[in-house]
Amino acid sequence: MKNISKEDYLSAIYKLRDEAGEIKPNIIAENLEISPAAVTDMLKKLSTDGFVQYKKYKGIKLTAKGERYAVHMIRKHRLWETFLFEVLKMPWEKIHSEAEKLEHSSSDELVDKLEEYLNYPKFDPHGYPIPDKNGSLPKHKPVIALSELRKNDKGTIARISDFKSELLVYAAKQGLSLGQKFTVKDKLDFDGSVIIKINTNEVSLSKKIASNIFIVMEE
Amino acid sequence: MKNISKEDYLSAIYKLRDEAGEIKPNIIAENLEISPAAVTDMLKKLSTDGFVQYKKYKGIKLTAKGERYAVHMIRKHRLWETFLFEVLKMPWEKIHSEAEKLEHSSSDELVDKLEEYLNYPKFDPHGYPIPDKNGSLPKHKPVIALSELRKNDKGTIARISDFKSELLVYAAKQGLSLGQKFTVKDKLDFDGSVIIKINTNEVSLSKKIASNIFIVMEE
DNA sequence: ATATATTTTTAAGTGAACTTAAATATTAAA
DNA sequence: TTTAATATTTAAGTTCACTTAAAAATATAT
Repeated sequence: MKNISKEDYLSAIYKLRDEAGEIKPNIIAENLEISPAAVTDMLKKLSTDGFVQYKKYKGIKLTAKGERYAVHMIRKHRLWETFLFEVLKMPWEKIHSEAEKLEHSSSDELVDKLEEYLNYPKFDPHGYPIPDKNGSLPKHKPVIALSELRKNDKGTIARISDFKSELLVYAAKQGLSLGQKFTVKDKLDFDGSVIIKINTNEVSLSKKIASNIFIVMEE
Repeated sequence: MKNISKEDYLSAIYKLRDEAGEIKPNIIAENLEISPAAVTDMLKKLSTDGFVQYKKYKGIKLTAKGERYAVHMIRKHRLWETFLFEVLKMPWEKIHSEAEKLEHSSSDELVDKLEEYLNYPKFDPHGYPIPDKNGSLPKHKPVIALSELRKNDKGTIARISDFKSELLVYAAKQGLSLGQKFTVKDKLDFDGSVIIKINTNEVSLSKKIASNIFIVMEE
């Protein structure tokens, strides 16, 4: 049996809100790899504790308190990821799962010291913004999924989703990394795949992959 | 309800073996701040899993497997303490409880990288030896409790027990730290307290305190 | 608009690590 | 060595975060 904490639910709801629109128990269950019934259970508890707004069969929303807490956890997660990657030089695809454990086992004081030691980084190794002590995100240009671009669009890789480590391994193997400029050479309508040119290389990316790579458009 | 893992039991048994001689359920219960009944419960599980040798009403021993595991956990603990103190500059008295959480949330790979980053430290900030990857402890001179010394004995402070953070705060306040040389000026028989001279200062330490400070004798 | 499919909730049950209280062993003292 | 004190174990019960299966509500398709 997996044993997921309230903290995980809050982070998951926060993140899903950005990706999906309305949040339903099913999506949370899928995301955390547990049964929908367990989600219903926990939503009741989170609701009585004032972290989420929840009415049976209706959508789910974080309260202000819940949002604060979620951002707090995400801050911990991203600072740990940065530490593991930048300082300990752990491989890109391993830092997410490792940070997922550490985020539940570190005090605020520790994380603040960590942030100081890392010199107040603004983005984690996957390109996600790191909230500061007050929960504010650093300013950054809007990102969109690579899968949304059309032929001849140009942009810079800004973020690669960490939801599956295989994706990160694959992206690295294809020579993709944050900050690289590229041009969309082609987009195949029938399967949604995208062919981009980075430096002199042409790389073909499936729709699934492209929708997990986020970029900043060249204006 | 506290929720202590098997890992905690193994570390506790390992550490208690050094301090107390024979290990009884009661001592473990006290150490982990849980009921003796819970200890009996867990001992059965650890026994069937092959981590401890356990017969009802008899003493408890780690098996080779249990010992390996315990050393492994202690390695993690002490490396994390070193990191928190040396790198993040967290206060001495806070690193123990923080490391106690982190040790359960970090993979072997992470801890090995941490060790490398710290440049293979041999002792943690409290003076405890750090086991290497293979579980071997660094060579070090034998230490004895300060409470065992007699008048005019000389020595060097080598270790200060981390079992209570108050002790660490107190020791620091009295100006005690690892590596300091001292002379026993007096020992009061009726309460076991010890007066030592460090540099030009004379400090009086209760028996309780003195029995938690370990030193290397001057030959 | 009704039937069907999907989603969500409820109900009942599990396993892990506890708890307290009572029963049983062991150890120490008279 | 018998009794008293202490330590340990057993028994029964709790809490937490799950599970599966059935019931209920909502959404979708014809």
